[in-house]
Amino acid sequence: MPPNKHSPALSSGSASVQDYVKVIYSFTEWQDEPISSSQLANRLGVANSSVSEMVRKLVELGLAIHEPYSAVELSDEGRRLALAMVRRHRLLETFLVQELDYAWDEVHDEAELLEHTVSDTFIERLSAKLGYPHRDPHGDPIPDAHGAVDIPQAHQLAILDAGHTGRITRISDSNPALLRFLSAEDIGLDDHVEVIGRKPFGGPVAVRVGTAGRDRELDLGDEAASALWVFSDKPHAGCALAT
Amino acid sequence: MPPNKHSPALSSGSASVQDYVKVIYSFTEWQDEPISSSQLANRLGVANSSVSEMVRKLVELGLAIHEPYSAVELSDEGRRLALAMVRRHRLLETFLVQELDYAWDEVHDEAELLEHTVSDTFIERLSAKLGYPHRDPHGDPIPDAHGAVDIPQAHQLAILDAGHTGRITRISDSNPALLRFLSAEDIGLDDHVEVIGRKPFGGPVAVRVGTAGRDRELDLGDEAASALWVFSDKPHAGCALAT
DNA sequence: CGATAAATTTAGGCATGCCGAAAAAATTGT
DNA sequence: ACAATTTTTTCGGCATGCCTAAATTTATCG
Repeated sequence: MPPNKHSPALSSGSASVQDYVKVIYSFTEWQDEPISSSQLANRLGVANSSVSEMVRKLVELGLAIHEPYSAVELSDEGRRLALAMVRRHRLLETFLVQELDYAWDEVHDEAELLEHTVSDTFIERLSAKLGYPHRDPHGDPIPDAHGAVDIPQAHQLAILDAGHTGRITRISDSNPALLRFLSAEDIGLDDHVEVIGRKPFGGPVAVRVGTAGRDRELDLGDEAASALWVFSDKPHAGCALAT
Repeated sequence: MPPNKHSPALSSGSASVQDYVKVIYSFTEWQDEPISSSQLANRLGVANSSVSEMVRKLVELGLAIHEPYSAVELSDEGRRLALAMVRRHRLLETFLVQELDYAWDEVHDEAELLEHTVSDTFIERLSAKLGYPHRDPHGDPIPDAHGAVDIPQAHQLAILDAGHTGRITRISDSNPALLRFLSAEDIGLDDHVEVIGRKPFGGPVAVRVGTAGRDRELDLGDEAASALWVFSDKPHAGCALAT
């Protein structure tokens, strides 16, 4: 354990424990199914056997709930730890973009490392300096210091059909190349979007996007359409509503 | 190894390796004797046996030079790594004080952890943002990106005798309580100092210190007098000159 | 010089987290 | 329902870095 000021929630975690808990949490942030062992292993880049071991440990630590051979879920304390880590990650990303001029697609890896290292003091001073932001550069919500988050109601562009209009509220940061593409196309947070037309499901989506009056029409591939989440002006029956 | 952009010098080191190398380097920064095994163990807070093992590893890695039962020294590559770590540490301290309003005595531990985690990109952007500083908040010189440092010529107040005058150029950060005392007494970098009188060696030193016209007289204990380094207006024969 | 003391190294262990291979349980298809 | 496949767990091992205790080497002092 580093000789560092950590909140009660964080004191229970090595960097590995923190990573596991964060991935378990993140899996259910925009969807409800709990994560399976092998999905966890996949996202963490470790072997399945490593996950089995670590999950046992998480249960011992009271951070996770797990019946053998079934999915992994977080306990209340696990969720607290996860939210603290998510807060750290997103505040760090915001800092890197706003203060150190990092590009959109560069911040993730750096934040991933730093989130395990900085103290609570650091995080709270950073939050103050940044003006207590509620959203990171990708539009993901930043939990407050007590773990409260408001998950904006948003849908993936990929599941909306023609006629829908809305505002981009989130851009998944899982694919750096895609982030660079969107940046090059000058598509950003809070841009207006209108779905003009759709090819068969999984195919490209024709949209009109832009800030203020500067709209353009273009076709987005499935990957891009899945990464863009929009706050819909007229919600659509086919969309599961965020809890 | 973290999936991070690291300079060639840094790619050769786990956090432990980095710590060892930094301590070995730091020992000779203001004095010339190389460090012994047990001194290393002391400063790192580990057992002597751990040092023996790790030093063998440093030699294998080409970072250190060591004959059994004698002192430990750095190779050129070891020194490069050490200087990179010192640079990181001091830039981080400067950042914490200037941008996140950390107090003088709070920065050390935080920097100690972060220095192993941040990327080279982070450090260089930080350096730019801070205006390429050459000195950290304690007055310690910050090596440039290529490892060049200029060690200012300075002497511990404790070894100067009556009549000496100079400017405080460095304040050792090894004792947080002392830093708080100096801060409370409003003694800071670049203050003028005059040694008024001395009790027997090791005893208190009477000095006049202050910024601009605001001088005060006070007695400093040996600890304080050893932590303050002054650039002497009239160097004294009894002082070893910094190389 | 030689005995004792101090510093250093070696030897054997422990904890954390990872792995691959093999065993066990769950799921799937017909 | 039951055989084949997939998923998950167990088992033995490995690397890092630390520890204590026991050698071993070096230093010190009468």
